[in-house]
Amino acid sequence: MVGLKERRIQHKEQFRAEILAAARELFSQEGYSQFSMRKLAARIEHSPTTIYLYFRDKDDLLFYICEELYAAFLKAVVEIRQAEPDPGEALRLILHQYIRFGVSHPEQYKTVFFTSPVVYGSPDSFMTKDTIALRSYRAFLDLISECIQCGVLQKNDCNMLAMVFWSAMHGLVTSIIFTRDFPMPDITLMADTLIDGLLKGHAA
Amino acid sequence: MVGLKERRIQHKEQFRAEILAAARELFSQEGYSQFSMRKLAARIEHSPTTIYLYFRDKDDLLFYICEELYAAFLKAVVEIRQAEPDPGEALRLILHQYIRFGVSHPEQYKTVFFTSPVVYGSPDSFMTKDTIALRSYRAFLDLISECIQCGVLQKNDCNMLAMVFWSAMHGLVTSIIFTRDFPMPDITLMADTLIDGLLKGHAA
DNA sequence: TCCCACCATTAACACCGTTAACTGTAATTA
DNA sequence: TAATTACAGTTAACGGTGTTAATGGTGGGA
Repeated sequence: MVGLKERRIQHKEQFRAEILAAARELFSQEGYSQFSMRKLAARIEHSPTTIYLYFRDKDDLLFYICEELYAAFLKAVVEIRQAEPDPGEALRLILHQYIRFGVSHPEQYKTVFFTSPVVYGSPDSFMTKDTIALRSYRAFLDLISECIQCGVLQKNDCNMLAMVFWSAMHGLVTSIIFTRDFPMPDITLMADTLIDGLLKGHAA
Repeated sequence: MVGLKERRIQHKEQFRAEILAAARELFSQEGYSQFSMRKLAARIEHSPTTIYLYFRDKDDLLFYICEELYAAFLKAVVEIRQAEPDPGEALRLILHQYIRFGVSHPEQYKTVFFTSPVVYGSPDSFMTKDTIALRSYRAFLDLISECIQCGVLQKNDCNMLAMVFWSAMHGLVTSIIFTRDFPMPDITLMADTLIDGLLKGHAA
């Protein structure tokens, strides 16, 4: 019987994926604050402890949910960058994409940034562990650096500038997703205003 | 015995204030995620349920902690506005103040914005209920409006512009307080970069 | 003196994340 | 084939959470 062990492993990974899928679903429906291991267990019709055979703990599970999100975002970033040769315009499009992305996945977004310290570990481990989230940030950093070099943005410490740009986007996303069902100004208008203002303010 | 009832009320309010003070202290020490009614009860050496005689629930208690914070911020805003006649410069100073304020009260800041929906109620109730938080926002809105009228900022919907400016500040504060103990770029430098860029980008 | 209002308490409910100990089953080895 | 081992999945439990209902005690007013 060649590959019996492998079939076991395969089955295990499949079940793991099922749990993850159920978690993602439950998560999107109930929101971060209402998500619990016990509810997830009920949904997959297993005891709560079963989940712990496939994920170290709740944070570990959430981590993989978040990585899925980042993978999709990184894909979009790469596509934009390939289609748009002008770095300034690419930056503008990517910033827009970031906001659109955050706003359309509010629960995952909250999880990544607002679960007290833990999902992506300490900041130190974030910068060393190879995650898709980190790769996304690096791609963004490179683009900022490129924009400075080719004269689209004025000379500045590119780490600092990346942080500032990202923070501003992050702020808009955050304020939007935390004030859902509120008569807010039009989202794309705000995104335009923020991004264009920022780019103009930092133009070379 | 004139004022016996009043003395009772006074005593009650004093105890309430003591609970609030203990809560504030516990809160700053343990952080939002570690704060609990039971720990607070232990600290004031009463049973957990006693707190419910003075506060409707946990959110109600946190609400008053947050309001304290906003009161201090609003005071600073008013002072800046009175000392600085130029609205553009006043705006710049107030934006800086906002960041400084948020960064130096991270746990309260988190509470205000990131406790799932509740501390300040639904967005709708936020806009109707007279809170210090709302008054602060109104003061900020007025200043933006003034800046547009006197030509410091380019013409735009002032509600929208206020939201964008605030979101950007909010984002920087948030990214800083959620990445504590991280080798971040200098905070005031980032604040300068963000604020100056934004003001320049939206200058008339 | 009796009663009532009120403060504070204990006990309990319904959750939560997580660990330890146990059960049954299927594969491997003697 | 029989014994053993590996392992998935379970139940029970621990220690924690916010909150409510019922209860005890105490002091002021009638």
